[in-house]
Amino acid sequence: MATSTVENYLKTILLRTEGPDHMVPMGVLAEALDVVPGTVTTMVKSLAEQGLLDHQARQGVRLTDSGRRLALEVLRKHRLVETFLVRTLKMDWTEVHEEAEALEHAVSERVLARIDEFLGHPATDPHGDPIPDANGHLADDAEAATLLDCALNKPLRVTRITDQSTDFLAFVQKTGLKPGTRLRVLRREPASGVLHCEVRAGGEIALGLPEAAKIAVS
Amino acid sequence: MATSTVENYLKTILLRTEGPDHMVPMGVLAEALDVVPGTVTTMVKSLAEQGLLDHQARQGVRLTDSGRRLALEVLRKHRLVETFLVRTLKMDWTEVHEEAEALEHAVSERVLARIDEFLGHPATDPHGDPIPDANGHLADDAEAATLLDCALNKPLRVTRITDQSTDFLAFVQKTGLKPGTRLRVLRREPASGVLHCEVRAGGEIALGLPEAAKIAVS
DNA sequence: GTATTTATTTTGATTAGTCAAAGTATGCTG
DNA sequence: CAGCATACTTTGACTAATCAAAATAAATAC
Repeated sequence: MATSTVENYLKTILLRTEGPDHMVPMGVLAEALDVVPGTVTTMVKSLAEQGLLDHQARQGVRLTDSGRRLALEVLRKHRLVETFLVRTLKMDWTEVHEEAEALEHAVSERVLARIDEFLGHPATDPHGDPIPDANGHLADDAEAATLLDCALNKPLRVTRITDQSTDFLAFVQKTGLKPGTRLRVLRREPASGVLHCEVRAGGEIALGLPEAAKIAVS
Repeated sequence: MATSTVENYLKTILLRTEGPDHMVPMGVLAEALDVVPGTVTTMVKSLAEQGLLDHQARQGVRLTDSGRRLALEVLRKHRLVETFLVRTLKMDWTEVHEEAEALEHAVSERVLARIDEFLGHPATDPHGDPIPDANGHLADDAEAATLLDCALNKPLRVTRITDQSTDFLAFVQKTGLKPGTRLRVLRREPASGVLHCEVRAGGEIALGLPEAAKIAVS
């Protein structure tokens, strides 16, 4: 079995990979994993020797097939556990990310299968993120529209929040922007960097453009 | 937070402590934790420096109050998780011990509180072992009777199986001796080392005396 | 009461993961 | 294209946890 450190490196690389041939830079990993860059270099070399990823010096890393398989397993555990914590144990969806961060490394395949079954094979977690299936197949993002690039004044529904930070989720929770909420974008003001939208059964909300990009809609 | 290694040492010491002033010998710990004796000596010294236990050279170890508190927290997590896996996820009670062994180190207080609530504050786990309460109070064993020292021919009920090994639990499962089962002891044969008992709604079972001592009854 | 066995401790080495700080490419800027 | 900033790698050192094997103490045998 891989250590939780290895699992975290692989999962992070998977989540930071931007396209089929994209290489994730070392700095991004160091930042995301909260270690110094030298540590990432050392670790990545050892993972490359184990055949879990390809490392091009001063370029970055890319998962191999076996690395990707492992990363998807970890991601599946993470997202199923999050869903379980919210749906079954009634925990607050804004705080389950940290819990799942620890549990994803301790949940066996056997337990995971029971959780999946118990939940009725859910397709997405409480943030709207897709859950990889048991064969490691992840539903395509298909670059869903976000508040940044959708049509104005069209009725929309929030499908996904792509930022797990407690602060952002607290804001989302307070303003009611969580997955499922219906809303429409009133106007964008690139000059001031602010976007205004109207939440159905709520008021008008202003948010920054980078923040708007973290809210996917359909 | 304590590492899982530390938690395992403390939990093991708690479970191997036989009385108020009993000191657990190093060899017992080495055996239980599956490490060489030298490792235990080293580790125990460091735990003693952290104030989690007292170590008398060539005598053994005893938990301090803070060590005991921590050990009870871990034991509480272990037993609540076992109960949860059996009651909620419908897992086989003979195989949840290993799963809980991993999960007990990853479950936060917050998650544990939800599990406890969800289960309705259970008093015992699926093996009949008492679950410490949230304040670290463990119901007294009170040296319950076992098949070895109970009255003959009296109708009894199995309350607890005090051996978590897969093999023994498989035997218990197969013969139906699990907690709750009604039975009576027919006879003991010290010479042959065999004990015979009759399971209500089952047949007659023969088992060795050391094995009989692992089945508590009331 | 010396000798032997058994339990424990010590010593020296190893592995995983990490940091600090120095060194080396890469690429941008003027 | 020279100079510099930035990103990355290397080096040496550290901690936690472990083992193998040698040293020591205690208990038991005879």
